[in-house]
Amino acid sequence: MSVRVRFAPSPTGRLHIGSARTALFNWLFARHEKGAFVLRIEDTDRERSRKEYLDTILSDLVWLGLTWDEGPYYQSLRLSLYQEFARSLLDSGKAYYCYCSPAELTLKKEKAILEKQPVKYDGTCRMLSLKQKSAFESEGRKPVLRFLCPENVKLSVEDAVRGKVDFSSEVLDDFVIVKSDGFPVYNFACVIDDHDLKISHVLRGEEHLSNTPRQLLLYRAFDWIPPIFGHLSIILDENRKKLSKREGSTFLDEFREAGFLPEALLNFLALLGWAPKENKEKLPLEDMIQRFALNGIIKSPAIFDFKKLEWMNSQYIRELTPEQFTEAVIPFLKKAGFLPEKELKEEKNRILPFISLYQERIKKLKDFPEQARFFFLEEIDLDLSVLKKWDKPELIFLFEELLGKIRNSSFRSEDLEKAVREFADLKGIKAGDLIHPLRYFLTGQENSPGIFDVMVSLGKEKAILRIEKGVLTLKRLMNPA
RNA sequence: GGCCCUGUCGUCUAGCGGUACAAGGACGCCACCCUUUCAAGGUGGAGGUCGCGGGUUCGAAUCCCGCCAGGGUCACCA
Repeated sequence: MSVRVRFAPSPTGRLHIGSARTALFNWLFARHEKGAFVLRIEDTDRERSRKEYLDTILSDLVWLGLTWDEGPYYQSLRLSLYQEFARSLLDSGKAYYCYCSPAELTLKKEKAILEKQPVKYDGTCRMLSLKQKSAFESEGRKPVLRFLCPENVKLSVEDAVRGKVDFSSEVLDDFVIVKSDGFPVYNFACVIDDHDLKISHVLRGEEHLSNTPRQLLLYRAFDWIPPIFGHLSIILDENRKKLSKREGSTFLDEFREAGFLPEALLNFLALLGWAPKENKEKLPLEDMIQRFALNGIIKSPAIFDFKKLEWMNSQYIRELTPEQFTEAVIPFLKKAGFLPEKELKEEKNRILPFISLYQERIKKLKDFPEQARFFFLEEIDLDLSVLKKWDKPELIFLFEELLGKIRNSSFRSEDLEKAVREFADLKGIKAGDLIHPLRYFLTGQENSPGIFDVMVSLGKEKAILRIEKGVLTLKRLMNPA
């Protein structure tokens, strides 16, 4: 039997990082088994489904590289399929119309909670007479279709990640399968589609584990063989709670905007809840596909470790070629306003050497414009409280003399370094005593890549101008005229 | 509350009854080295009574039972 898995997001929100992991696992499994990865859009909630969410989910999947072999199938376009099967359940007496209004239902539910009774539908509409029905109809009530839950049934799943899980039908009630607007409810559409699309394995989040018995009941009612289920543990935040919006980074687009590389994100996500036999950390996509196995999936929930993700990202960043790294960084520069929307080829070549200085220094692409602003800004501000460290008169003279040497230098990194070091030797001071203020004059920051490389990248004219300005500012600081 | 899932260093995990597991790796943390700063890199270190309590066994992180803790779920949402 060939492996067919599906990822079935609902377009009621952006792609959650946990959903992305679910998609990854399905995708990896499909690739490993040379099966099919199908995409299905569960858009049966007419109130909350939005086109814009659909668009972001699709583009996020493409960005990640988790492309699908089949679909997307839209549930909203397959209504007749669900109606057909709803009809058959109705005809065989396994489902019935229910006219209870939402208001009546919530009333009953609240009462049940007050009386500490289990909250279950009480079956009011199970045996409605034709007369009662038409009375409700003439009231204008639109019925839902409920599944008639059999009593005392033992249900169990052989879960691919958890092993055998038992349920009893006692906890179940006559659940709704078709809403009053004629749209199917999740549990119903899901079963029909998984069967219709010949899905062999359903890998989904653990929050669906408690839906499984209901779905099992449906499979039984249709006399279908259920797929193999595998429930992936939840991803938790630092507080051991389901990763929530409040924590900041929970949606995929946020990671993209922060400058995480898709390969790094995928690698990190794969390790959150799955471990290859050899316990390796860094696994490029191909290795993951090769090693992926259902029995390596971890049952316990995992806490999202942002620091480790950053580390992983830095590992992938340094594997890029300088050209790739530059290309990757450019959108972030544009966004920061440091580069025009239409950058020129020459411009790219000009900044490439400078950008390369940061390849092993940043964790996220977004770090670059933040750390390297001084390069793109025409003017930089110098903070007096920092300059104070160097308010020694002799330093001014030294710098004025050094400036002369720099002006006459070939302006190559090694030559500049040699000039500064020799000058320091000559004057009997430590090279660092010159380098630190120099760095601050040039960048307005107290740390940066190697300062001689920075000077070269800045260009002779600009570099000298900044040093002159720095010395001047320092001078004014000492003699406020 | 009912039902269900889970429980190895701060975090992700290896481990599946016994060959150095008096628990290994990775991230993070600390120290030192390197060094022009910060990173990176190198070296070393701290950190776990394997949730707790009972069994089973010559032997248990590994098997069984109970407890506890955390999480998920109880919609005309998915």
